[in-house]
Amino acid sequence: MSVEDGIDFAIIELFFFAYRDFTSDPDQILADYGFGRAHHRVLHFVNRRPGLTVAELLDVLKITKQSLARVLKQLIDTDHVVQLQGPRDRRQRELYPTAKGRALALALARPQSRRIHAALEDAGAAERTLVERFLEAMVNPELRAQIDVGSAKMSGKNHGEH
Amino acid sequence: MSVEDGIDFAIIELFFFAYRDFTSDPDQILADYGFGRAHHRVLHFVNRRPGLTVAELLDVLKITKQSLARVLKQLIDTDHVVQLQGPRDRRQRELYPTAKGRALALALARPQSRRIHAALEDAGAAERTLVERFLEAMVNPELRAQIDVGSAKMSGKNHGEH
DNA sequence: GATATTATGTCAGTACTATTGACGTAATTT
DNA sequence: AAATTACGTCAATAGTACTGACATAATATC
Repeated sequence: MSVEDGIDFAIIELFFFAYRDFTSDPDQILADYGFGRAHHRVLHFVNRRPGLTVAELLDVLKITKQSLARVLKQLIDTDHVVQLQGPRDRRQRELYPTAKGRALALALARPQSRRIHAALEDAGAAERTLVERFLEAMVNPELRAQIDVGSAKMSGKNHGEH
Repeated sequence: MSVEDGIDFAIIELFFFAYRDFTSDPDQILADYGFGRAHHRVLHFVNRRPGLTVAELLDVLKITKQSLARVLKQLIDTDHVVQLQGPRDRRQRELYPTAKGRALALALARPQSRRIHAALEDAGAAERTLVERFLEAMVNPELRAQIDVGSAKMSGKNHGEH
């Protein structure tokens, strides 16, 4: 079972290797744009939750406003993301991907998706669900609310919170 | 299914959240030592594969010699890791954890292991195997050799390659 | 034995991602 | 009117990573 001292080193290590290679695919694409992983994360969530505010984005990414600033500015300057004044609260800036931003987000997600499909190749729907449950259970319980991802909550094209 | 444009955004995002929280536990402990995630990774692999050489470590971590230098030096200076001259090739430096290093490695792994166990709480052995297979399949095929982790190859306390 | 090559260490310079703290502005709430 | 909120920005710093260059000792090769 490879458990020494009651510690599950096997999955700890597998998780490290899996994530290392999972992020290596988009990293290569990002390099062509002069972007880094931070840009990817921001673009991903803006694409996935169009209209989310700066504060919401900070909460999801668990970084500070100052860390986000440079990255977001670059994405805006390169026309991947646009800011719109919040309709209810004009202090808020709602973030939306441009067509260019959506295209890049898609290009970055494609190799990752391919890798996932390959890993689940001869797995059935039940096994897929199991992997999803495992990953979700690895997230801090109080933060699972952030994952509306593919749950019943969200059936249309838009997310729930604006 | 939450698949837009044929892209599996659900698992992509879950993987991000899961890894973010998975690394957050040891991060807090590391802060007390003035260490970062890089120290954790080095200490983990030195602990797991005692006697591995600097070159092997660089290959596993996929970083450069210069990046490793500072981190490894700090771990040696703080008596968490020792270097021994290679017995066959005296140019090589074999890396071993000290008792102090093993204790820290264990302390860092404990919350991660707890998180994994909790996530697999009501899963049987078959489901556990499935998760392991999925994570392993996410790793680049040519790099799977690095994972001796818990496979049949390694049954004793030592690793295979020295 | 002279000459590669290898394993490691180190120096200098740079980049990216992140941090904390402080301050400013506009909009909303009390 | 005053406090709070949402956001932006400036300055300073840290951790992790990079490339390139050079040095040393040990091993391998011709």
